[in-house]
Amino acid sequence: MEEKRNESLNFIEEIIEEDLKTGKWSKIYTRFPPEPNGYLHIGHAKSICLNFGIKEKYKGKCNLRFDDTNPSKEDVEYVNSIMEDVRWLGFEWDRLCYASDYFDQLYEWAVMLIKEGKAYVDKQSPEEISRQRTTPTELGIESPYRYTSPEENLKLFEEMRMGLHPEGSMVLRAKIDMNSPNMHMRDPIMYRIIKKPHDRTGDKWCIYPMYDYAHGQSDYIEGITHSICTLEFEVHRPLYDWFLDQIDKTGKRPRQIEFARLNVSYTVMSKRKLLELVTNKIVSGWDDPRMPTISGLRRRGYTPESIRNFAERIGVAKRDNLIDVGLLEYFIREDLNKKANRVMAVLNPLKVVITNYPEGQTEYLEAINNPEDPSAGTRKVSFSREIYIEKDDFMENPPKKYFRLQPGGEVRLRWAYFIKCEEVIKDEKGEIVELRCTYDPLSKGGQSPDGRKVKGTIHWVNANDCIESELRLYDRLFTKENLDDLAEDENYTDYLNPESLVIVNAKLEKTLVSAKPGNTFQFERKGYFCVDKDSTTEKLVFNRTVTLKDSWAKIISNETE
RNA sequence: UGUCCGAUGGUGUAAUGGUAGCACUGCAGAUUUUGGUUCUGCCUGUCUAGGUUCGAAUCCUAGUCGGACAACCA
Repeated sequence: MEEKRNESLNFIEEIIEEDLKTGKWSKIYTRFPPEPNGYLHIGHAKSICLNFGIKEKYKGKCNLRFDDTNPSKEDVEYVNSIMEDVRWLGFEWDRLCYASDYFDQLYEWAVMLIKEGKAYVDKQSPEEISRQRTTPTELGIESPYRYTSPEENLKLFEEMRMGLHPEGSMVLRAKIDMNSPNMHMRDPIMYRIIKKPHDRTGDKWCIYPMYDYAHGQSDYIEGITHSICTLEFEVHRPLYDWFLDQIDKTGKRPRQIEFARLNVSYTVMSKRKLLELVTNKIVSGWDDPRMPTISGLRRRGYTPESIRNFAERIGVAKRDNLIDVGLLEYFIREDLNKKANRVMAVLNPLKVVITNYPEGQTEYLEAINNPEDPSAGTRKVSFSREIYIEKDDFMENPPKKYFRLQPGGEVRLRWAYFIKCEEVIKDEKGEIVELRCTYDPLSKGGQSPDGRKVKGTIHWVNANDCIESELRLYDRLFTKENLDDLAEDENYTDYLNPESLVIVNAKLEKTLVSAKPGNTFQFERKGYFCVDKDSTTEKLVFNRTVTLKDSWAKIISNETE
């Protein structure tokens, strides 16, 4: 397809096009650099779409790089889930990299800095080092070890590497500027001792580089041209550049560019909070369909296309943002509307007996699978004298403009017949338990035999062969729109939505017996549902991905307000 | 009373000194065998005050508001 012209660029694309134009770079190279200490979420999806999107747009390259510099926090479980999620979103990396692949090189460069007098070993406690850094408004205090000779530092650093010193007893620091207004420049720590085996390097190292030292150098080693990260790293940029200054004299080196992270209303995005939800069993796991994780969204029934469209639409800028979760819902509806076959499911059943329909008779009626996609074809749904309809679809004393079933009223059964309510049967408590209706044999298929108008069309299932299933109705996890906007004495968990998961039993049309985990359907008039992996041969379990828009519900709720 | 970053409808995001546009939301209507989809129309915006300019969302100055930074996390 021809690429659209006059398409506006985001500020990062502008930088890239400028670099291409001036010849600074002829080929663009980006990277997505997660730390394997948690599952990816929709915010990461934004970053993935950005980095891999640039690769595709400018015919460049993009690496997946695990920022695995802290073995005390990281785990292979996360490595695998991250690779799965990136691929599921539809992207393939040019190289699979690990920061740990560069530990030897990083060590050599550190030795070089020590020899040049630009790094030193500090034997003070973490508390002391922190205290000497003071606050941004005051000058810092130099460490008594700041002017140790390179020879002594070399010896000490080698001892650190060999494991001769306990964790926390010393660190390697870059000698930069203790008076910098930027705290990150006040002799930042380059290496610390962690006596833990690493998933990839095993017992080879007991010193590990810090993010600031490892990240830019890793970018440099891989030939990254544009190192895109989130805004909180903006203050790190001088440090990023300082480390690169030490090893690169050519100027051909990566440029760090920061953009605003994604925030979505009614959910949390920090890995720490997400981990809390999992470990405190507030959700069933990282892939709980209420989680904003990629795996959660996938299980919920979101498609990669819908997430990519969402990422495209929200744009990339530097101002803080809070995206309405409704926008995400818009994109999944848009995608599923085209793709999902329609079926009928009754969530809250009310029995209907069609008194003039022959007892014992079953017939099969043709139903269109997807009006938006003729190639989806048709199916046959069974019909008989006894059916179930939705309780909501009958009202004894309806308000104005209610055009579903009512006493003496006529309604169309989707793909079947017009029926008219003749009698309402109640139990001793006055609850409606059954409806007696008559049908018009001439209205088969739902066609009007004489041109008469029937405004309402409702869904139904055949009472004789419908199948039972469990439906998990999900709603937003939190009741507060902006969970970063909390009073001092509040916690985000104060706003957990007690109704974020409601489980109901539903009756489904028989054609669904062959549905498999991952399959998505539109339950007509109810929403999009996908088969969950918890399904068994006895019982199907569905997750509600999202409801359909419901303008009737809106009218009702507006009137009752 | 630090440094850095940011500020355009309800929410996002364009306009790169020259008509403030697009999407979502909301509202109204049309179509409809899903109160779905689709289609049409409408509402709502440049943080404030100065300055530069024929002309400012855009450039300058000051202010206001918001965010990030003081982990041996990334």
